[in-house]
Amino acid sequence: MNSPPGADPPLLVILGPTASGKSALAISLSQQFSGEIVSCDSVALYRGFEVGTAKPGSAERALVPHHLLDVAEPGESFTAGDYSREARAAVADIARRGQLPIVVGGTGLYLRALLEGLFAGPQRSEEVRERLRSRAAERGSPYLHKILIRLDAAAAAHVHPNDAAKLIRAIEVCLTSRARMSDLWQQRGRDPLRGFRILRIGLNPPREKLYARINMRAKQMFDSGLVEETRSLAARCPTQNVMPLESLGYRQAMQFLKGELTLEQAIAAAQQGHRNYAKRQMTWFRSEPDVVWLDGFGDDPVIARQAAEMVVAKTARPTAT
RNA sequence: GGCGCGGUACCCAAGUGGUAAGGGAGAGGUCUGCAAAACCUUUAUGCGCCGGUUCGAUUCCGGCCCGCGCCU
Repeated sequence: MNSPPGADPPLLVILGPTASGKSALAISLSQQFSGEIVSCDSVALYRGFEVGTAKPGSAERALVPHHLLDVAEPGESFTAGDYSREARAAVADIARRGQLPIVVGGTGLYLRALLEGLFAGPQRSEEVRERLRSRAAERGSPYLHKILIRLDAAAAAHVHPNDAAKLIRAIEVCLTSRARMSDLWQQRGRDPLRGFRILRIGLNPPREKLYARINMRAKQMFDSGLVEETRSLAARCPTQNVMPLESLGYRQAMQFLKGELTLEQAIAAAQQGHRNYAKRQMTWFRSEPDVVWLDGFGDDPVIARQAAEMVVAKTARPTAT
């Protein structure tokens, strides 16, 4: 039976670039509307990655319950699919208890995986990937593109010959499912999250101010022990290929530890990386549907009040006369 | 004051007597399970200034200005 849209519980999504004040806004709204926070951050979900991710500390977590933080070990692989499943479970659980789920999103793909769902294709196959990776190393990624054209010309048209990562995934899907990826896509599509009234609030501070804040914050991370944190994480997982150690800040701290960069250079590189990342996040989020954009920082009281008004408008249950 | 080297886009930088590589930044974009990743597009009628030689000069010549180094 079709329940009227008003019957669905609300789901609040706060999205925006790094350092735009998403967390602060989320906490403020959580307190006003008895919410619980579901983090949507591909690095903060790893245990031990604290200062480099600006992860909410014990004070924040005492104020408001947080989910999807510290759910994976650094050496573990955790994908968008894993995120989608766990985040959906968390959101459903929060709503079931009558609380307001608040998704705080910086990782565009993960947010899409949660809300729109992923392509229902096969999961990763490390064997296939390993083979393709070495093939790409020998003959260049355009060679993979030629393989994909043979397997699935329609899919190949969507991927640039230099984009090894996406070529590998497309070929992997074709090989492990023994079908054309484009056909599978046509048949199955995505599996969107249902049963919620979703309100998306986007934070879009002025670019110059955002960059200034990013510079300050990236520097502060180094001042607050990012290098030490990186050193101990690297020691704890001696195996190579620890994905999150490749991420912003940690990568540069590693380069400093290996003597490839001076501390000053590492800080400058981290700042640069965060600025570039913020820009990419904005281009991703611009195409996110139905976002109500607020042109400021989430910790600005004016912005916080506007956001709160929106939540009130959206979550007000239609009165049954 | 003399000698030497250098002055190319926001930054670094290659280069040629025939109409300005590359990298970074900035901006825009792609993204269907590695996404804080990966990939793509784009940016100098202009080469310190003024003259000269030449069909043609950023490139050769002269002068000037600026920077760096050395000498007196």
